[in-house]
Amino acid sequence: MVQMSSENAKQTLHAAGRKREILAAASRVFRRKGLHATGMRDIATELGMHVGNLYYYFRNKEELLAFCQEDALAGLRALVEAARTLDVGADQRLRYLIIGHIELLNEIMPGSLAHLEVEALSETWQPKIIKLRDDYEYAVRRIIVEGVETGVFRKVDPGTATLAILGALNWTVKWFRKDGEKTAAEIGSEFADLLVGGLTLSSESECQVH
Amino acid sequence: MVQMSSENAKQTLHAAGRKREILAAASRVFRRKGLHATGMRDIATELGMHVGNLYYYFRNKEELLAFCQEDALAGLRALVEAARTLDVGADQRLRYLIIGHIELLNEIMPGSLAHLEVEALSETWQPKIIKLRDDYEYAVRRIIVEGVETGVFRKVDPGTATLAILGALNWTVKWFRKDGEKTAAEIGSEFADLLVGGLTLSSESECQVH
DNA sequence: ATAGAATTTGAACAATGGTTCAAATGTCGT
DNA sequence: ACGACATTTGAACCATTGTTCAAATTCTAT
Repeated sequence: MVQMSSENAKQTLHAAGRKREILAAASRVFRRKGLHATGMRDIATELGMHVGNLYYYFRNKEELLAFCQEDALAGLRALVEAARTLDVGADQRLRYLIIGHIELLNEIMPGSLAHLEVEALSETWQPKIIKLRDDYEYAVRRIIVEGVETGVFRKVDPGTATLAILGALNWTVKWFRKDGEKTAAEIGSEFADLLVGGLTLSSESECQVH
Repeated sequence: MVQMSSENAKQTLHAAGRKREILAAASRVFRRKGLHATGMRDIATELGMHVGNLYYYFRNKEELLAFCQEDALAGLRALVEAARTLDVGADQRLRYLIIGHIELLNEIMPGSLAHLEVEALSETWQPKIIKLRDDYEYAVRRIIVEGVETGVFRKVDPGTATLAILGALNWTVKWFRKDGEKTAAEIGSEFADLLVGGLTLSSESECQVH
């Protein structure tokens, strides 16, 4: 209670590392078996530990889930931040984001698919996670708005476009396979061709409609 | 056991109607509370009946789920069939499909979001549902292939393009609201602008819209 | 009206899965 | 080596949930 300088810092560090291990393992099982099909016992087995021990690190299953989602969203947030600081046009910025998003979800942080299951959280965590998700969505939308304002993109509704793009990206976790014939970067590149291409007014006028 | 001409036909009809009611109610609750959060009791309550009664119509929860997914996929199948018989180019055909897909999932058969949860099914049903889903995917892909061959679309990988498009479409069930500011058709139209536009090698005219 | 079938009820069973906790074990500084 | 604290164990508890079934009720045809 008094000695909290170097000793407890070390412990906390160790515990924090262990927490990450657990989160990683949990994510792995989530991806393999599906979110609700995975029990606490499955996660424990994946780590070679006993069920009760998980509760030393997390209050309950929901907190475990929430941390998974928080992690994934933090990664996406960092990505979109990196995209915004690039010294390129909105189209290149969006392309960078698309590829990065797919890589992050499928290769770098596999299992972070948990972030699609916001409904699985109760009132305690949902607001916080939804806030993070909305922040990310908003950051993506700003890129599109920028593109429209600078005349790189057509005059689309940024909100709808954002949701269309993010839908395509998030859906990859449903079918992407590590041993598939294409890497995440390759898929990302093709997605970017399609989605950025759909936004770009390639030569001259197009799709004014309405 | 012998009298099965008109009497039993009537009964079967009634039972079949009841089955549909149950499926509709189940879909409704699935959409409201999430798939795994809904119990048999919730579905029964939604109908004002008792739990055990559900088992008079369905063997178990899984069969209920499987029928939901089968229904949704049958609707999509009919849609893509209609799209293929249209006497228009691949771009208009795809546009028609995109709008119809979003309308079907969000307005005509709300709750059919269950069709995104194939993992929730066991070995008994998964193969059958996956077959139907793959059939639909393949039909969509054929439209894209047609577009590429007729020179309406760029030379894209049809498989990847199909998954990108369907991902965007399916994801709508996560955010579409009936009381939102846009109808499903409007959203579909904007999606079509974006997605068909991304495929089209735009030289000049495009987007006839309906 | 009555038999026979279809449908609904009500309550219970069994298994799963999240959770708790006291005791055992390990770790680290002194 | 000792004591304090962190970590792990093992087993149990308890609520939820899918499921079953015999009895009660409703419906339909004769």
